[in-house]
Amino acid sequence: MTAENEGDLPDDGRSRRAQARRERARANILAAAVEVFSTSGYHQSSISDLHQAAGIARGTFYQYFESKNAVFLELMDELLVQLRSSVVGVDTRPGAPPVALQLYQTVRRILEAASQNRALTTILMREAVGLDEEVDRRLAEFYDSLHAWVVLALENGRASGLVRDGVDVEIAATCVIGSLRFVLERAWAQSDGGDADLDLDRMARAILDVTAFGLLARK
Amino acid sequence: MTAENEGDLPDDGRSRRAQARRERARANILAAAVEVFSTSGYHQSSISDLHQAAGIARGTFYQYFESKNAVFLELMDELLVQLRSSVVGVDTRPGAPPVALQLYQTVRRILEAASQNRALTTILMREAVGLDEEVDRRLAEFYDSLHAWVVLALENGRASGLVRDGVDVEIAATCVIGSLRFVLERAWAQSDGGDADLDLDRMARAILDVTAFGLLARK
Amino acid sequence: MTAENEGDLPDDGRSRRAQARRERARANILAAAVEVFSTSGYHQSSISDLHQAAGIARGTFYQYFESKNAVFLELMDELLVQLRSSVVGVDTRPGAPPVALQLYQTVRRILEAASQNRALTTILMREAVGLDEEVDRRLAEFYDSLHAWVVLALENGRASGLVRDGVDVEIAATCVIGSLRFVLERAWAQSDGGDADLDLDRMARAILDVTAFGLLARK
Amino acid sequence: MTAENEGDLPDDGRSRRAQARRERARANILAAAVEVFSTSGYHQSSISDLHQAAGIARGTFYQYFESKNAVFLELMDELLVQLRSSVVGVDTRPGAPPVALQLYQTVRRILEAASQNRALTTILMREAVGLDEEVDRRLAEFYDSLHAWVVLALENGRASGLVRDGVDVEIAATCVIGSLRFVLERAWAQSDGGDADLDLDRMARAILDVTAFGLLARK
DNA sequence: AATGAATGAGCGTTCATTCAT
DNA sequence: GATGAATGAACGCTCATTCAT
Repeated sequence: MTAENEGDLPDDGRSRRAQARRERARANILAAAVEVFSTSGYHQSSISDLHQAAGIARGTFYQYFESKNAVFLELMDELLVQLRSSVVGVDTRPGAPPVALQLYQTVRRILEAASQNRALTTILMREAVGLDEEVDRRLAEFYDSLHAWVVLALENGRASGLVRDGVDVEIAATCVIGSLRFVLERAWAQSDGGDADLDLDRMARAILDVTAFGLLARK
Repeated sequence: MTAENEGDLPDDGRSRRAQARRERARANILAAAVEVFSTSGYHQSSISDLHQAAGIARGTFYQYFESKNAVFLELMDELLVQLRSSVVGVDTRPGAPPVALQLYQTVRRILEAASQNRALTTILMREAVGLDEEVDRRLAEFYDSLHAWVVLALENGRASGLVRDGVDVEIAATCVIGSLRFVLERAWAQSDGGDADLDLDRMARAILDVTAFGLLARK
Repeated sequence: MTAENEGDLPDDGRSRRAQARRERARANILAAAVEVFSTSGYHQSSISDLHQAAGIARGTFYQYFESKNAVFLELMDELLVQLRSSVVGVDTRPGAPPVALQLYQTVRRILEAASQNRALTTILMREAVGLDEEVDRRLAEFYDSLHAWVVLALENGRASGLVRDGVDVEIAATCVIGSLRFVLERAWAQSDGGDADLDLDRMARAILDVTAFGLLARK
Repeated sequence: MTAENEGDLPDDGRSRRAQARRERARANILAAAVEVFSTSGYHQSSISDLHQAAGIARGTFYQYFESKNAVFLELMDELLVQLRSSVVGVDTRPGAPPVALQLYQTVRRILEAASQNRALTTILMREAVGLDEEVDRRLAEFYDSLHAWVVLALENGRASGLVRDGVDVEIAATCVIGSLRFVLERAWAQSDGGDADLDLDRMARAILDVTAFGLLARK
């Protein structure tokens, strides 16, 4: 009854191309939105800013997203997926790399994922909260899952004797995440355009050093 | 200091009373604003909400503040002063309380000051960033001064042998503040109305424990 | 606590004047709206048309009415009140004017009330239906009350032997109202600017003549 | 008559099929439009609603109609043709059915034609006016021709002594049409799903009864 | 002939700000 | 000083219409 049934292969190709066009148009809007949000801030950006930045008409914007918020939600989801995928379990099997190295690599991967999406991550850390229930929910979910992962890692470490006794695991996990987050936030706030890789290495090492060994000297 | 001083003596008394009235009116608006901001969120609040909550006319609002932002700036300043005053130097003179206790008390004071201004602190942590250059500047200033204080404390500790060698002081200080901030944020996000004092004690202890001794077991 | 309590009589006068101003502003908008609606038709009129015709700013319009519909509702209510008040019961007490005269006067009053609000009545007859549930409800209410009044009059007439036997009172009442309405509608549609009073007299007489005596000759 | 006739013979068959397809497509849109208009009301219906209801693409709609109004105009024309065809002259030749019966049948046919197109007739009576000059013109034309027919019938009746003397024929004709119209309107407004045929019979009889014999008792 | 993505004028509405009273 | 009516820029959003495919 539809065109596909009457036509032949070319029709299929046509709709596939149409689909691809749609994807490109969406991606274009999303990319423009990152630019706009990170330049002017989420709250200062209007839908006019978005469609102009994307080089499309006002009405076209609404063919792809129903609101500024929907755009943000999608961007956020993309980022959260990337960040989440940076976090993998610690391999404790014999022959696996040393735990310290694995942890370094995980922290490093998170920092790198964030850095590669710096504009978006900045918005996420600075403006995402309180925008919208859905945004809040997903963000809380993300932090919760991150927190749960750290808690699990600490408990495993405790079981294997790696983590010391008497640690308040819940709060310790929060400290780790809060440290990571704030270190990144400050680094970017002051960013002097230095060697970013060196910075990431330094951050990762320092965060792990502090949280692993603490600040006090041993007698 | 103001125009009122240029009048003659009778005016002085009158202007002093006027000054006091002005202060009361401002305070009234500020108090109403905290209420409104914490109920509806900063971005969702309009000047209409503010003047209505304060029980004054729309135009009257503008006689005391030039914008919603100016109100927020003032509230923020009040809070930052309180938070800053919670932080005092460590007394290392002989006979002073143990350093660990002093640090606990400082952390505790910060948490208490924040808790006593929970509504405002929440807005500060969640919505304040990106509003306005002035807000951003003062907030950055606050974090910078806090950071500088911790750095100084760590360097002093290092000098007296209390803090271990090889710590990246800059980043360590950031971790301490980030931990504190995020612990508070999560605690409030999940707040189950439990015993707040116990919570503050637990938080303060745990944060200090983690940052002081680290997470790893000693051989 | 409010200004009225601190001030004296002038305050009262001030608020009374303010009240009067408000009333004048509303009336101004309503009058402009009648003009606009009757010129361009309800559906073709936008809020822009209304505020421009009233000579006020767009935002000012919203201080008095929440929508185009609200304006229309108010206009319609005014008109319906006038039309309703044209309809009074028949006085059957001894010494009262002849029933025929009373009926003539009632029909005449309705036609006059409609004529004096011709623009509005036209909109009411032509465009009011289906705009809005509230409008529909009130209009139906009006026709229902008019219908009920005619039914009652017919039943009374029946009881006193004035109205003949075997009349389907419900439908007869509908015919009377429908006749009146359509006569008016056509008269205005063709209005050639002739003597309006003569027209009203002719209409009233003819409607009553047809409905009273019917069209057929008696044997 | 159209471009298709300029092709060669094979084209003729092709164009005839094409013509038929076109007709079917138009009919499909018209049918869907009746549905949409009667469900949501004319003013609330958008071209989007129409093309979606017709199961065609947005652009396709414009290949058949240039606007929502054009669709309505066509629907209205169909209806007016049906209504007009319900009205036939009174056969006064010897041996013809009694005039009263003929009139009953005419009124009955009108009511039936309207009932069979209830959705459309409702829109015609309630929303058609003021949409568009063309619509208004044709509607006025229809009422004019109906009116002229009644006037003619009355004048014939007058000539044959059937209609009484002294009737204001113009207004009387308007009363008849207005009665018919308003009786239908109210019947549908209150329609309780009763026996529609009985209703039509009752309406036709009552309208004729009132207009023929009037409401007053004879001495 | 059919499609549906793109368009942008225009809508209703909000709200920070001004200013006469 | 307090008021709140007036303002109009700017917003989010809709939708009739066009046009490349």
